[in-house]
Amino acid sequence: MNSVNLKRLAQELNLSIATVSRALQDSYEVSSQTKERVRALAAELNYEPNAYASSLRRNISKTIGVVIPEVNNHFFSLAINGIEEVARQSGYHVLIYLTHDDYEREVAITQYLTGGRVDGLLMSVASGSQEFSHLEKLYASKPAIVFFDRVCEAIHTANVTTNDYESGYLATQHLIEAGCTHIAHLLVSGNLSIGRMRMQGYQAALQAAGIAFDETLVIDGNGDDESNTELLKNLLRSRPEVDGIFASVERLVISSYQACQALGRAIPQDIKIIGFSNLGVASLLAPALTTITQPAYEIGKEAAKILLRAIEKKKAILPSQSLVLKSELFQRKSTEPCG
Amino acid sequence: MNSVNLKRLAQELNLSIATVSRALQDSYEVSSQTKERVRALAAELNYEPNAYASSLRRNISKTIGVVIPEVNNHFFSLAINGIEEVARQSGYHVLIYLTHDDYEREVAITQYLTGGRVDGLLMSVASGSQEFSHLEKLYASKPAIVFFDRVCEAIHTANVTTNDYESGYLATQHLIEAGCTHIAHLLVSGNLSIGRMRMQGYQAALQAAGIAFDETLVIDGNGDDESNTELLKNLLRSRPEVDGIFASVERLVISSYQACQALGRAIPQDIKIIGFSNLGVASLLAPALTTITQPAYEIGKEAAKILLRAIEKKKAILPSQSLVLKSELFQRKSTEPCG
DNA sequence: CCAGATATCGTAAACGTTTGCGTAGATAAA
DNA sequence: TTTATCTACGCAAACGTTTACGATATCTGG
Repeated sequence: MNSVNLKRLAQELNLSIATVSRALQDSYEVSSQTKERVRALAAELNYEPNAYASSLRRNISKTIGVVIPEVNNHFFSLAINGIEEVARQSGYHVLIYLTHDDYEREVAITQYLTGGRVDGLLMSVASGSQEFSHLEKLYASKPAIVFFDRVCEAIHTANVTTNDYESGYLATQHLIEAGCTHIAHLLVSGNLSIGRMRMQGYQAALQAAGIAFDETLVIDGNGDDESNTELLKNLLRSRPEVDGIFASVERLVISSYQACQALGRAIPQDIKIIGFSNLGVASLLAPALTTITQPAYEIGKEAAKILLRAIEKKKAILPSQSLVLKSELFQRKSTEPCG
Repeated sequence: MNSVNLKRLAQELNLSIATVSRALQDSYEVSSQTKERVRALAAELNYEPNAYASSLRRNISKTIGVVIPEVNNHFFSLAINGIEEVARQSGYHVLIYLTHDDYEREVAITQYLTGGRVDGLLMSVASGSQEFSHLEKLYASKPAIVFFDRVCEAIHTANVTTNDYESGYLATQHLIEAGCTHIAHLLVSGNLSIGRMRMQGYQAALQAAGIAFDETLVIDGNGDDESNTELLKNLLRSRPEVDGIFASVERLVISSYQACQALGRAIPQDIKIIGFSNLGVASLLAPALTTITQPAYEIGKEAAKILLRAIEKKKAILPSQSLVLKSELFQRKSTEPCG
């Protein structure tokens, strides 16, 4: 209903719509005096081009989509921060979609996005997804896609990830060196590559230390926080020999703390805990939490950069553009050796 | 470039574009057999309508914008969660913009949004904004706006807020009852109504307890976390009599903890701390943090509901639709009376 | 059997922008 | 002078949908 459009400007200036349009694009085909007149009136009337008309005509939306499991999570919110930063600098808009780690929702969302609403897509796939035909369909419908963190290997594109195998290895090794011999591994994405990598690192570190792998110590922590905490309490009760926990996702670290608190297990005396986390307050926890921290902001930034470069150059994204950033281990109280 | 559009469907089915369009909208003007044929082919070819063409024609984008200071903050990320939930259920898309509490960015963003890109807007204004003409311009350009938390009183629309005066009063009273007599107030939005309300509650509680208001104990905590921590360390050093801190935003609570830790001040023995926060791990901090927790998820949900109702009914939003939700005080270790 | 209602479909305009093409006038080159 | 080049602008089509309006055929009641 904002009726200040090119036609309106053209009428008031006694020019054609084409000339007004070109003037606003600073085209060489229009004289500088006319440009000035057009710009002046446009500013006065507070003209803003209709994004939909422009997108329709040019087949370019200047919009990217971000599809992630959740936003109330330091990793993803930091990533969004990085994404938004890069997008804003390049004049792109950011649509956000949350899957809540639910396969059905992910399918519905990718279906929407087939309609050409976005020029490109940044995605971290839902842990509930076991099957990826919806992503292949989406990919076939053209938009550039870059996966970050939770990638989909079936799609031939670039991924931005972290050194997950190494991190899993280091985390486990860290617990072993601190004296742990029965280490539980909590994960959420066993069927995703990210989960498998961390798992393999965990297993390799156990093997290197001569500790037998016990798959009953691997807990799948989907579901909500309360049920996860219950799950952990059950584990700790039934397996009192567990003296270390390696949580591969922030939420599970919190649940671990709560389970220990509820059962009166002292950290780090009885149980040591390390986890993937971007919690800013890790050092303020009781006790301070040893974390493996992913460069979430940089991941978002780099993924967005790769995507936007491809969009602007209209070139396909190659797997060779993939990036692996390094996570960092911050040693704190929760894994301190005692006695 | 996804060339499966209405024309393509029409050609393959020997129908007109109009009929195909109507069939997909389940119009009564097309026979059920034709509808079936159309739907079948659409499904087979994975047809998805072009959102931009549709938006252009109908002057409806099925998109709302969310403009907030930051996303790496539990309050806002929970709010987004609520917003996205409501939007998704109604088939709306969500564009997200971050101001980083910067006035210039907010102006630039509102300028974009004048172009009719969104049907409506949910907004929490930047603390750096002292002047609101950009918002009035935006409002004049038509889209429905609902403010949440950090409202702009100059705009005649609905707001979703919390009982900030009462919360400020209760927080301060809580500290006083715990034995504090020199209470610092850290705030970030002194020129926004939300900041003023909390401030007034703080002052009223002081007065009720017969404590003189000392404006040098009111600290403006804009800027980054490190400089805030420095600011607080300086305060605690120069004013050793300070025995209570009321932080009106999550970030400042963290800085307070860090400042105390750095200076060796024991919480709650030397200083008691209470703060607005949606930190899920508040109870796991050392010591557990007493919080005033806003119903962030519900705020997002309610704000989105008001907005979408107005959009769908094409009715203006009235200030009378405003909502005030209640925050809750969770008493924990950081404000425990001692000795 | 005919007037009118009903069911089903097509034609074409419109949304606001971008852009290939054409053109009038001015200038420069021959 | 004529021809070519350049400048500055307008015309009109196109992007993919939606929708007002019309058209045709079938059906109904009298």
